Amino acid sequence: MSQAKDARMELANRIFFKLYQCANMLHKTGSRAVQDEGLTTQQWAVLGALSRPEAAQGMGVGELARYLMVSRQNLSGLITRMTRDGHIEMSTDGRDRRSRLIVMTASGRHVWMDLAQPKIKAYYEQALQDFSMGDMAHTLHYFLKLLDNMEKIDQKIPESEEEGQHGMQEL
Amino acid sequence: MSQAKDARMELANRIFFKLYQCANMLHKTGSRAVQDEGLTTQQWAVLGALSRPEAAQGMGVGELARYLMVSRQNLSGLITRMTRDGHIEMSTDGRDRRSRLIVMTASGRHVWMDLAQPKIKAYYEQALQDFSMGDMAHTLHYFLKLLDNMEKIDQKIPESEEEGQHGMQEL
DNA sequence: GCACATATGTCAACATGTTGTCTTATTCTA
DNA sequence: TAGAATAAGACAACATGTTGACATATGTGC
Repeated sequence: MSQAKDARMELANRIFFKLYQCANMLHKTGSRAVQDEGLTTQQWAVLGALSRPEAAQGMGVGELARYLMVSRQNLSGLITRMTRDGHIEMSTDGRDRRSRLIVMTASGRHVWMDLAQPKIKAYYEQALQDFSMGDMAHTLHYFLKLLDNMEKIDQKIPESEEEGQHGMQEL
Repeated sequence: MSQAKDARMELANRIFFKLYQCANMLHKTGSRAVQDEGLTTQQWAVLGALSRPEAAQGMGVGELARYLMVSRQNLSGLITRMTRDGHIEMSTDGRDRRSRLIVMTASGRHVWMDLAQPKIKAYYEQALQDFSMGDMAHTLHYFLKLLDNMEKIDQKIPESEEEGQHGMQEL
């Protein structure tokens, strides 16, 4: 039993080390792939989120931060730089005037659709070379499962304070 | 055919977005798991690398940077902080006096083995909940494959300049 | 209307990550 | 032995990520 657990931990260790390396490589190679467009991997994630049909009306700051799984303060800097570069704009939500909606500008949409998209497509093709559709489906499945577990870990932490965690039923 | 490609791109998009989210969550929840020991996810990776039998004699700075897949300059900051905290030490390599070997201190080994290891084990158990050994083997396999492709992308970039890329045969 | 929750902004401190440039040793090689 | 390659250190500029704390406006419920 101890041996079985050891083997499990050994595998777990290798998985998480590879995840760490993948994260670094995604950051590095992803940003390089779109650097001619003045983008980074993170900004690409933002534009990807905003270009979804569901986000046609824009997304709130907190909403986008939760979607990307980054902190509001971190997203704030991203927004500043992307606004400076003319990719996005802030508009006020008519329904809830506390909320400010982040929307893509025409320029941002152009950069995203016409310039970045071909680069990203080429990047995906290289990064997923030799992956069959089945491989990709399995990979996605394991990522989803892993992410789900990590989200549970994330929410389990605040056992004492819970000032911002009332939205658990959103899941 | 165009539809097949679209489906492939759609899957690729979801995979990479999940990878991005996983990277953020690993950073956040991993660092939280070992924060009482004064460690972060990255420092945990460093100690993990140095605790391997292969690294019993220590690791060179460039060697460790390649192993972790981070830049030498980034690792430099990590080394400074971990030396400050007493986890690691620099020593000179007798064989190659250009190289400086990074080794764990007794204190670092204690923190790693006795304090951090139980936390990490618990973290792995939660993060890989409901993963069978087969699931884990598959997950690792896809990470390895993805990482391999991203390494190829990384090495393909310098088509004009090649001042530091002569080590391709190391693969 | 008052209290509370929500949505955002802002500032700070810190750790990680990138690239680029310049310097200093040391080793290897033609 | 001269010159090229290698290993590190040091700086700078920049983008990302975290947490904590505090301010402000708006919505909601009793």
